Amino acid sequence: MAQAVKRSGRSGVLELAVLGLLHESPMHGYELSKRLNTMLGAFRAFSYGSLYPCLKQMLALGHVSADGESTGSRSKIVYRLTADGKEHLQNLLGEAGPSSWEDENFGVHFAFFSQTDAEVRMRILEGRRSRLEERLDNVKTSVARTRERVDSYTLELQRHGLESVEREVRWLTELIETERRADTTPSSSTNV
Amino acid sequence: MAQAVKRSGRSGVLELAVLGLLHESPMHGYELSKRLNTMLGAFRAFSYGSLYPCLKQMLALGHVSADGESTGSRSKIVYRLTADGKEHLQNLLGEAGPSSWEDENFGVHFAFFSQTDAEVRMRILEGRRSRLEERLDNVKTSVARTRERVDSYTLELQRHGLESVEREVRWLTELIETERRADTTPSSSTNV
DNA sequence: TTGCGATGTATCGGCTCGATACATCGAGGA
DNA sequence: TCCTCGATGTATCGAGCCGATACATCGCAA
Repeated sequence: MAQAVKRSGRSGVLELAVLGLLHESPMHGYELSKRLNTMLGAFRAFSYGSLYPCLKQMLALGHVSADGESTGSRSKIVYRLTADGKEHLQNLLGEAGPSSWEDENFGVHFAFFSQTDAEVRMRILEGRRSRLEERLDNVKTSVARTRERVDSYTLELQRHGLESVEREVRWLTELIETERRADTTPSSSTNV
Repeated sequence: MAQAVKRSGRSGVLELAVLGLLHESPMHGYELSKRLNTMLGAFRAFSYGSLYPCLKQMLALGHVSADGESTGSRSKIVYRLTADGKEHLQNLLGEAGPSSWEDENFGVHFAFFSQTDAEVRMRILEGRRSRLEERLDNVKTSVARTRERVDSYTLELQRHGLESVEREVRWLTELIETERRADTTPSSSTNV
């Protein structure tokens, strides 16, 4: 049902990331790449093998326009957000479904939270947290079922893994608390 | 140079993981999948879309053999390690190059540390740590360069990301210390 | 001046995921 | 008793993304 909107070319979160960055200012691919990977830091990295095809596709879709700006004889292609692209960005920013909770996607959505509605932020944060808690449960029960004869390295790996996830859950909980406080605070109704 | 040994079919760490598990006892795909994802816990998960093609390829290469064991009329395929597979496993366990330090691979190598030489363990742990410290440096400097106008969410994301990586570095350091102590300890030369 | 590292665009092979399909089995409820 | 539902079990396909690689220019330092 809902026939799942076949995505034709490359896309995913990269699309959101590029559109979100271009919303701030026009850029060429190389700078886009650096800004992206600085922004997401240790969370995730995109390679040129993803970025350039993505730009190409978005150009074809009319979400960005390309200005060839040649400094000297050096070829540079500056990408700029179009009106269509801006609209598409708004749609992507509004998405708060399960895909935005996945490991690979969550970081990107989070990175653009300042451009997102408080309601959407909350849904994504809580969705992410449930996702992690669910995973925690699964791993814990399956680990408990096979407690016998597991060597110390495997055990240590499981322990560290669980601790990492628990740590992220705590982080999310703090963020959610902060959001809630900011939401119900009497101060004002303006943006973050 | 060294002409890079073109890998024909699917492989990677999954191969190591499957071989390593089959070394303990014969199993069919479904159980392999569950054991794998329990073992690696929150670190990483493999899907059937990777597992079954991998088994197929390893069967073709003669690293495993398949016994069709039908309980009732239910189809089950029990995979068993062959002599060739055992040899290949030893090669894979001995690998301690950069690929074993990557995010996706490290967990699997670690999970089978009890079947690995102390020397190899040490190289992988230290390699992983350098890898993370290198990433830490990169992110820190590039973040420092663009300190101006970064919204609070991006900042928080970067902070959390750095903290996670630093935490893993500390974990690795403890493990390395433990290994070193076990190595130079006068008690015995037996396993961990 | 030579060479290296950063800037810049681009592609290709290959791995892996997520969704999906199909089939059987055991258990619990109507 | 039948029927549905969840676990077990094998398998494939489309699509996204990475890593390596290639090529070219620029500026700086030895």
